[in-house]
Amino acid sequence: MLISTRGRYAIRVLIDIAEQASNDFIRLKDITGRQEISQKYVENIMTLLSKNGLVEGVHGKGGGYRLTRDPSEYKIADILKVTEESLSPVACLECNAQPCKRLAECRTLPMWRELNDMVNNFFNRITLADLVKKDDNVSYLNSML
Amino acid sequence: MLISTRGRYAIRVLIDIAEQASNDFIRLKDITGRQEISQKYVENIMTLLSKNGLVEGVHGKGGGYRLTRDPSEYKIADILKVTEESLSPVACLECNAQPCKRLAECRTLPMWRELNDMVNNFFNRITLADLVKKDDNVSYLNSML
DNA sequence: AAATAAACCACCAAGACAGTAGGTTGGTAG
DNA sequence: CTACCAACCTACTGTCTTGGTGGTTTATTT
Repeated sequence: MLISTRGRYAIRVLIDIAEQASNDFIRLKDITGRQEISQKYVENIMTLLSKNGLVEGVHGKGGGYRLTRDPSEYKIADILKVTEESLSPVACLECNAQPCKRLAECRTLPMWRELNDMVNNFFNRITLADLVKKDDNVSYLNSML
Repeated sequence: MLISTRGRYAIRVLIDIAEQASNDFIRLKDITGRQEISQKYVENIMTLLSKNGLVEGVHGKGGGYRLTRDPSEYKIADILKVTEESLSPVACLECNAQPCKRLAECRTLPMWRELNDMVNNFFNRITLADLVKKDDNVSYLNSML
């Protein structure tokens, strides 16, 4: 599994906020109600998103969450970088990876690197704006051809 | 993490056997010695590979493991299909996935499907023969351009 | 029969995953 | 000022996967 529910929920929540299309603060309860996911669990995720500046939260009555920038400014890669420990397909490509002794002779490393680049490029090309509901909701697929 | 050590070790072991280039049975002890990985752990993996016909094992003196076909006949996808529970990047695309109620309205599913296809195509295009040591050991990269 | 090597079975520690529970802080409305 | 509300924080939990280890059994060759 490359992407955990944490990452997937994060994306869904951000899409949900983006689709409200008002600059008001949206209550978490409403979001998780619409998305049918656990409010308590998503609370943790929102704290993560808030701390990393992807979202802005306001306490108390009339409070909730709001995007900090335009949906087109959210690359999926940016979101996943926050929620996922690592997006590397294999352990040896992780940031904290101890330099493998067999690196020079490794037959498989080029393959993993190629895959890694492919996945990263994929997530760097897609933004929140590509995923929100609209008439042509496969635009990001077209733009890749 | 998309690919566990189980899958990576499996590929490395198969490459190792392929590179011996003799049709003799290769002792696991020699393989894990060269690859510097745990023999005990790889035992489990070999049983898996053997049961799935990727490799042929023979007990006793003079025994060991042997490939059952030409390296070019081993797609990386075939190997990983055996060792990894799932190659799906997300849970909702797994074989045993309960049909998601929100499928029709899901904004993210097309993206996951696209990613899934991309990864599968990647692993279907590469074979063991592409990974064994040779003069031009980036042939599979070139062939993708 | 002895040596050898795969195969089988059972167990284990650490960590990730997907939550849950309950309390605290800070902002708004009346 | 008080009540309310919603984000925020800390801690805990059960389940599963990962990456092993140990010991025994089965099959083959010498």
